[in-house]
Amino acid sequence: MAGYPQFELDHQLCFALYTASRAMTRAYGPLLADTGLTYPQYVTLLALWRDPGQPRSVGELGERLHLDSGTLTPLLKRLAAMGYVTRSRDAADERRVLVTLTTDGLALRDRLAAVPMAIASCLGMAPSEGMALRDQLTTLTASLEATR
Amino acid sequence: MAGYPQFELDHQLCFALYTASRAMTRAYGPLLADTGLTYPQYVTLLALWRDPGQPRSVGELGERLHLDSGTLTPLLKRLAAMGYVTRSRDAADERRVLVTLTTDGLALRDRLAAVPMAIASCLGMAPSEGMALRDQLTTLTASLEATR
DNA sequence: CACGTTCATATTGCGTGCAATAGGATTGCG
DNA sequence: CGCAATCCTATTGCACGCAATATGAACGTG
Repeated sequence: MAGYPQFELDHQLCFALYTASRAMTRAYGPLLADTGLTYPQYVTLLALWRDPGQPRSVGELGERLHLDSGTLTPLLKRLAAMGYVTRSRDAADERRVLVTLTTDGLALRDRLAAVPMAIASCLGMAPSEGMALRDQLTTLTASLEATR
Repeated sequence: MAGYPQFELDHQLCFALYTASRAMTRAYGPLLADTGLTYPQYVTLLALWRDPGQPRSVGELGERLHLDSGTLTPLLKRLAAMGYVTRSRDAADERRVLVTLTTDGLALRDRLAAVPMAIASCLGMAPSEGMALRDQLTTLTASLEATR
């Protein structure tokens, strides 16, 4: 009574991806709990920590994170409410909103310095495997987004 | 000025996973639009199509899909409202709610028979690569969930 | 057979994701 | 310069995810 092998859950790349992504997000929970951050908020800070003195527009962050303003605007307001970033209109172009790390937001980078290693220890794979997997996923994302 | 290489966005497996998973979900959107299904609803139907005559409890579905009742209960109510499943208390154990495919819900399996192939053609990789990636992700999920 | 414990699902609250739309700023073309 | 097209962000609406809690059913021990 198989008949529809293409629908078998465990054969589907999409399902493995969906499940792994949520498992990863859950794994970050306990590591971020002290700071009150969610995983998407943490990722947003990763983008800002890259060059701490440099304000980023909502659009730049969205392009970097593959998120739109409908997600970022409220997320950034929460980061601002927690005191980790400030939001202000760009004087040179009043359409843009610039997001800047605060001292507290930058300080989080030190408080969370051990997080990547802690996650790495939960992956059950060698760093080289993780990097290979990461590169395959990045390629996959590019293919999926090219089909739009 | 690097200083924190462990925080580089493009070095993070978690971010590649997060981005790829959302890209995959978006890729399903147009393919499911005709049926009114979301991707999580589609995955739930995959679990039910496996053995169409067999009712599944909310708990069984949750274990299979790695989702809890907070997600599944409203999702299943929407599937029921669309006429694709029915929900009823198990007479043998009134705590349990049994989810059963309707005729329409089963018919979707034929209407969507081409979807897996359509997705496969967007992945930019050979089937064997996709299967290998899927298996790595499944292993990763197991490792992440073992650390709970 | 009472009754405390465990189990299965539902509800609540909050934070995403994302499509669709709105609203104000800037740009470019005539 | 005027103004339509474009750009950028915000808002709205809906559907997840998931932790925490509630509710009612079933079970187990005395």
